[in-house]
Amino acid sequence: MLTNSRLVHQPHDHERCINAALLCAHDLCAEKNARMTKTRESVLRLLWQSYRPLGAYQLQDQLAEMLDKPIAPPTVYRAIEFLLQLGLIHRIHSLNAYIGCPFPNSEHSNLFMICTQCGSAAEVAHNTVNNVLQSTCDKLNFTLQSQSIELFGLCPRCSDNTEVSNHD
Amino acid sequence: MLTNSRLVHQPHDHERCINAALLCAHDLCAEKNARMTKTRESVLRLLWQSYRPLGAYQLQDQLAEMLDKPIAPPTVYRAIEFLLQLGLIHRIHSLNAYIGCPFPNSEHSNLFMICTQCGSAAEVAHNTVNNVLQSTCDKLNFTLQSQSIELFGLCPRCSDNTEVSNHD
DNA sequence: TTATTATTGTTATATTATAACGTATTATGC
DNA sequence: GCATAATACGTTATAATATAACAATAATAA
Repeated sequence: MLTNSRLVHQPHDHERCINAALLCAHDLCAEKNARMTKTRESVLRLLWQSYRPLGAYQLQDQLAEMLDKPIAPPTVYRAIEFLLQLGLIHRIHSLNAYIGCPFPNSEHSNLFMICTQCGSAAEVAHNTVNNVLQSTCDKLNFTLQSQSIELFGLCPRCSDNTEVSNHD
Repeated sequence: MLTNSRLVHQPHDHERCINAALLCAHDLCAEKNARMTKTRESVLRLLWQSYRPLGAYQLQDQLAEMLDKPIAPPTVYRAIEFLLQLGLIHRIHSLNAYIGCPFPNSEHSNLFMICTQCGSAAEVAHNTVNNVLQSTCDKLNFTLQSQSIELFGLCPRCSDNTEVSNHD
């Protein structure tokens, strides 16, 4: 099982995570002859800075502030599109929001645990889950291409202390 | 495993399915002291008539035609909200669309197999899948409340014959 | 350098969803 | 039955999310 659950839910030096993610993203771009522009890197950084998935218009606001100039929706959506295609971020359909992928290098399926209390989202790649889904598809003669799995509930922190409604 | 996969993907008398679903819906309403109005029943019928999930504005058009009067978005969304709450329909997040639930009586989790070719969506409730997900959540100390699982790929019919791009 | 391609800027608009408030309908108690 | 409350629907406006189309700019290749 591959997960960033512990990092998401426990205090740690998140700057290091962000920098590692950005380095990794640059490498991936170099490898694929894609351009990691300032806009794209900024969006990726913003998504990594937040434990919660961010919507396109939240990104627009934060990006405008970060780059100190007005940003229009298409700019944001183009960056999102680019990062999605490289597998550097994921879309959370149920939230219309986006989040940085903690393991963009590995082939994996998207499974997210989304906290209904604090809004955090942790990604999990679990072979057993994938195998069960694959075999279910096989049984029903369904040719699986991709998947979106979004689990809602209380994250470890919010499970332990339901009074705390928030953490950054 | 509970699924309507075979019904979705094989020819059959679908009018009977629809009528059964509407009867069942009326029973459920009676049981819960909820009102199955003309608008709500029409929306449920439209969702059952279609193998593909329908969006709110597709429903708006079809409902206006069915009831032969102009229908505004809030009317549609209210009916959708009502039917969702009773568990008579489900929302497919990745499509912003809705579909009738083939087994509204049973406690079950939503797992959908959505055909990227013909757009059909079949629902599957599989204990093994649910158990694996539950145990994964347990392992990570995540208190599971609900889930949205959407699998994309080729349905049995489209798997067999990729030339056929459509069926009703 | 110049041509070509990729990226971003800009404006407008499409699509999905909800807020707010008034009217009509249905259920309930008397 | 009638008054009342509760529920549902009609209507208008608007919020939130996403994209189309084309012009301007920047990066790369010839």
